[in-house]
Amino acid sequence: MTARVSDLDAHLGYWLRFVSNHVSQSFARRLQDRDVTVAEWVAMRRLFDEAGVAPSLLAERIGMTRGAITKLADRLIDKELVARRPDPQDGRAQILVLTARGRALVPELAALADDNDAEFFRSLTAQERRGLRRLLERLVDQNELKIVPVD
Amino acid sequence: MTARVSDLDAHLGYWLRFVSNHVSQSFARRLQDRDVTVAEWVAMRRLFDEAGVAPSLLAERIGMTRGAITKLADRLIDKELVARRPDPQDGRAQILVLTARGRALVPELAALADDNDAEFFRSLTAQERRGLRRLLERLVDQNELKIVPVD
DNA sequence: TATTGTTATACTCTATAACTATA
DNA sequence: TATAGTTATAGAGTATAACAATA
Repeated sequence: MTARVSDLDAHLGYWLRFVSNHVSQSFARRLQDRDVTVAEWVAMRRLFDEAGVAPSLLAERIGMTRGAITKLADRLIDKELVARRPDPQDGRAQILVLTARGRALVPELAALADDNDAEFFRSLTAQERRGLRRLLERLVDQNELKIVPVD
Repeated sequence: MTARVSDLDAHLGYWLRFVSNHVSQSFARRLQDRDVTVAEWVAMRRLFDEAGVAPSLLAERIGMTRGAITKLADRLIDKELVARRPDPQDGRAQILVLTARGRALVPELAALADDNDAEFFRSLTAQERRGLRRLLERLVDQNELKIVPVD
């Protein structure tokens, strides 16, 4: 009876993290030309669908804390991709909206996301890609993964 | 012809990142009780197999820059889990080794990694787990993913 | 009192590059 | 001159908590 100490690569979590980090880093490099980070892309894509989102709601949607959203929004405002407006109905509240420049940029960034995904997963068949997606979605469901910024 | 702007969840990279982040965060929480981060665990697990590794080699093995390894080693040394020794053969070189405490801790951390993986992927059948692993390994091979710290 | 958003602090990780000491 | 390692700086992300303004 030897005490077994499992290898790093014995865990699915290890492989998932390894592959995921490479996909994200590859995407981040593509976004770098447009001076946008992955987190900024996610926020912008959300604001593209739903114009005028409160920072606290955006935080909930993309799983960041409110403090983190403030910093992220500050950066996007510096780049003139997003604007902050007072909420007419609630004196405490703010509303985040894409600027014209920001809105025009989203389709370009979406194309970069498409390219990145297509290139990275090109070696899988359509069936394998569907299978992988279903598996990941099941893991999300069955582990009850929620986007919950602890705040 | 409408210009299609793909959704965030249209990409496999999105799901991979979402699931991977949850697995890693869950593991990080388990490690927190032992005051160890995921990156620290990876370094310690490497040093467990291969006693006396040069920082530059460790950097290569786990995909961090040399500067990052120095900082990580500093933290582990503060916690008395790792020691730094001069290389007798090369006056410039250093060697990193686990302390007795560090060595004793590795099997406990490995057990936490096992638990985390088992819990997270419990809803998959053994066959699905094998399939997922094979798919991830194929993506690593076919995208020629290497552990390369740009330095 | 509770909520909205900001601000501040601190820590991890990453990246880049300058620096030292040895080779 | 090249290499090993450290050090410094900066940016991004996370977490926590305090705070002002408003509800």
